[in-house]
Amino acid sequence: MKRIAIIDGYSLIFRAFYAMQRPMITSEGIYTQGIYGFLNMLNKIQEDFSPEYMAVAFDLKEPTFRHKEYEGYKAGRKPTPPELLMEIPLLKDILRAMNIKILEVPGYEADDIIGTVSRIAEEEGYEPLIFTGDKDALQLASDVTKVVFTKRGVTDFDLYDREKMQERYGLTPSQFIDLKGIMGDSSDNIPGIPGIGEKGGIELLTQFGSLEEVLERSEEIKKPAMRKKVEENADLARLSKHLATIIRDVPLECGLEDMILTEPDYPELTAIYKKLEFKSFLKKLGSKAVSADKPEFSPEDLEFKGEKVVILDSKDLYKLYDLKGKDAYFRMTGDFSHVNGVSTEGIFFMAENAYYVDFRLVPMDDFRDTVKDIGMKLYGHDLKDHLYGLMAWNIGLKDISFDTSIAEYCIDVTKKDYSFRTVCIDRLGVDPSELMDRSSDQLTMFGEMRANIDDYIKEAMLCKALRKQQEEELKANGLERVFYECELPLVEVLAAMESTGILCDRAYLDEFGKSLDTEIAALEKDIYELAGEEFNIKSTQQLGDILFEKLKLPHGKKTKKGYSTSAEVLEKVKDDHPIVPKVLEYRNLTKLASTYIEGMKPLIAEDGRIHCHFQQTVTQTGRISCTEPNLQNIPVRQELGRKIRKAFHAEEGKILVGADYSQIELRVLAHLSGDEALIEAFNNNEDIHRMTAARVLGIPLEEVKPIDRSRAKAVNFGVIYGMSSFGLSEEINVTRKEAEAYIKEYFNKHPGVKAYMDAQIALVKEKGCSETILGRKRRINEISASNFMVRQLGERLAMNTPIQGSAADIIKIAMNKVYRELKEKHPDSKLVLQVHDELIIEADMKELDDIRELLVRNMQEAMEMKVKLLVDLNTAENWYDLK
DNA sequence: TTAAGCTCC
DNA sequence: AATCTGGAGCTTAAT
Repeated sequence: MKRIAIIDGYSLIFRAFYAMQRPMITSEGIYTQGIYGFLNMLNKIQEDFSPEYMAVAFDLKEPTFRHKEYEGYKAGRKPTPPELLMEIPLLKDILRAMNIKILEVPGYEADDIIGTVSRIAEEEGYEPLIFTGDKDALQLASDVTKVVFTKRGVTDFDLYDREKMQERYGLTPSQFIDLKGIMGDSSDNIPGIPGIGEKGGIELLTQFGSLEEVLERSEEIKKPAMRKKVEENADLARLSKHLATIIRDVPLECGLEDMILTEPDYPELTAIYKKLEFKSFLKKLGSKAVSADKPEFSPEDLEFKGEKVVILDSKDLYKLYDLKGKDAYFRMTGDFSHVNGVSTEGIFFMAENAYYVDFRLVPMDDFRDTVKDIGMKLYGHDLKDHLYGLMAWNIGLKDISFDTSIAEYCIDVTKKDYSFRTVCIDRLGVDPSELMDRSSDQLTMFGEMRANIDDYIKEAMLCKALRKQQEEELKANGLERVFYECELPLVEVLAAMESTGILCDRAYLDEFGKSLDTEIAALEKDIYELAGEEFNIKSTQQLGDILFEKLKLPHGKKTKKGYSTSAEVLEKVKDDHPIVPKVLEYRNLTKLASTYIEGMKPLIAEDGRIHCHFQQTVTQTGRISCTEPNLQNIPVRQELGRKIRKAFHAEEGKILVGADYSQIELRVLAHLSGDEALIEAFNNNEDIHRMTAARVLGIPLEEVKPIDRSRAKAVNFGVIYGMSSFGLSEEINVTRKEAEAYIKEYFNKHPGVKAYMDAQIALVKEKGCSETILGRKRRINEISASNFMVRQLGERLAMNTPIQGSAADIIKIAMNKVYRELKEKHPDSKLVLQVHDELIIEADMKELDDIRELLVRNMQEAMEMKVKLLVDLNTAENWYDLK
């Protein structure tokens, strides 16, 4: 039997829209979450039911006949959010591109169209499948027609036919109409008989069979109250049934044969997916997307006219001299593990000609000697990894002219993926993996290279095309400074920091871990005893049950699945039961043991050092992030956790020098806002929190009590983050009113800050972007959201991003300067860590004084500002003592 | 894979 | 009327 899927378009996109947890917005500000969810459902429908025919029905905006008959109809429906409304025309474009029939008939509901199509389909011997989220459609079910509801999420279905309905409701599909006539439907504003609901309705229909019979023989109704309701509302019931009845003879202008599924219009579909930034769907289209696309880049562009040079012998290395003075694409091949050591296979360069040096045949020393005097510039994608590979062999090729992953990040920091593949798909409409051969990179048994140099050549040409586009965009968007002065030079710095790594004492961690394990075991025993049973303390659900059900402790807020057991909540009930402090301590210790001890140990490389990864294309603000392991969140606040830092130390003959910016974000705020009070406070070397307290409270500095200072500190942080009076009151334990007054007074005393914040919000509203001191940009679409909460988030981002981002700019500039001065004058001292406002150098003991001086100087002079940048400096053998 | 929890600036 | 501090990464449990 031919299957026909009939879809209620509006109903499904509505469901999809709300099923999505977070809003989806393209960089152009188009909302796409409804469409995205709808397409997922569509995929699922095709996978699960493989229909040969398909149609999607929509209501048209004009009033339908029903509105004329009864004007309350549909009035009870929640208004559609404008974001979703905007998505509908786009969805229709996609359906058209997919060659899926769209059904719209003026004056009729989608339901009616669906009812009509399903009737015709049934008559012609098809198997209709109706997809909707609206229970009304149940009346259309029959032995052949199935009604499929979308369940929670977007790709779960619930299938009804006549039999299943009988089972679930004890009603036939047509009785379902009678039921609605009796019970009504508030979402469609069908009144029904007031006072009778689903239960009563089913009861009546079971006895009488239909609404007409109920009304006819109402005297037979046993319950007097119910009889009265029925008799008084007979007309309303008739109208309700009429309203609930789906019309099944809508005049359609097309037949079922127009609904047959055919191949999509790939060029069109690709174009729309691109506009909507639907990566996963584009990926699914695969080569069809590529070939059908009107590409910015055509396969002919991959034609390489230069010479291919494969170097398999040291005596041929001289050929590389051709590269002198050139700007060459560059990449390494091999494995750049930060734990198991680097194994390089080869290196590839391409300018006019292409070169591949195979390190399995050419000794690294020979190569190093050769390239030493070849001055050339290098460009490529994700060059940090490739430089890391070079640095492992001490090869001094580092003059970077362009990096297409970094450029892409500068152009749009909001992307999740900056891989070569993704950037190529986004910019060129080409999936590189489909162009590549990739099979032939092998050495034959005679040592003859059947290099797939051709693949690298293609890669280079794609990269070159990316670069060309990006260069223009960097220029057009005012991003040249942040890219060329800040991010690009930083690539080498980060590669070097990763390559250097930091010594980590495994024996110390082992020892520490052992003592923690003993304590954890004891705590575990105590907790089981206090709970009266054994359970998994690490499971928040089980712990919640024990604390709040079994032990009846007062619970705070709830999470989606049960009680919150966060430290914040537990802290409040710490004194109510001895188990609570034990749990807190248990959490404390297991966190250290698992994340910072067990998690760290396997990441120590053979050289005894940890070579973490500094990620340059992750954060939305321009900060660096750190992974495998994250050395930017090693404990420091609590003494016990801080001891982890003793594991990180300098090697023999060296010493750690650490410097951190004092209050860099507030200083940045002072500079950006030009607020006189703030600037003056910093330039007079005041304690900024004390000063804030004094100003806001209107008291002399010396009268500021510790509590005043700590509150002022919270306010200062709040200002940076855009905190509300509610948040502040929670934080500093005062009433909301007091917090509000405090904030108001803060802005009164700092009019420059107030004006700056307002200006930032206005700027983002106008331009859609916030901007840092160096011109780094972040798109903030949230600011124009219709959802209050999302919009408020947008405003906070507008205020915070320039501050956090400018601070990031400043320390990056400092890193560039420090790195280059060290490289030139003190090659035995190296930058090893960056922790947002802090730099750590492993310094040659003999050069200590110079290092201390240059570190402070470069950090302070990183940026010319309206306030001084102050730096605190420390020196110690290990990280723990660096305080 | 996601949520909850915790660590850092 | 709502809402309620920005930026990260890692581990565990539960789906």
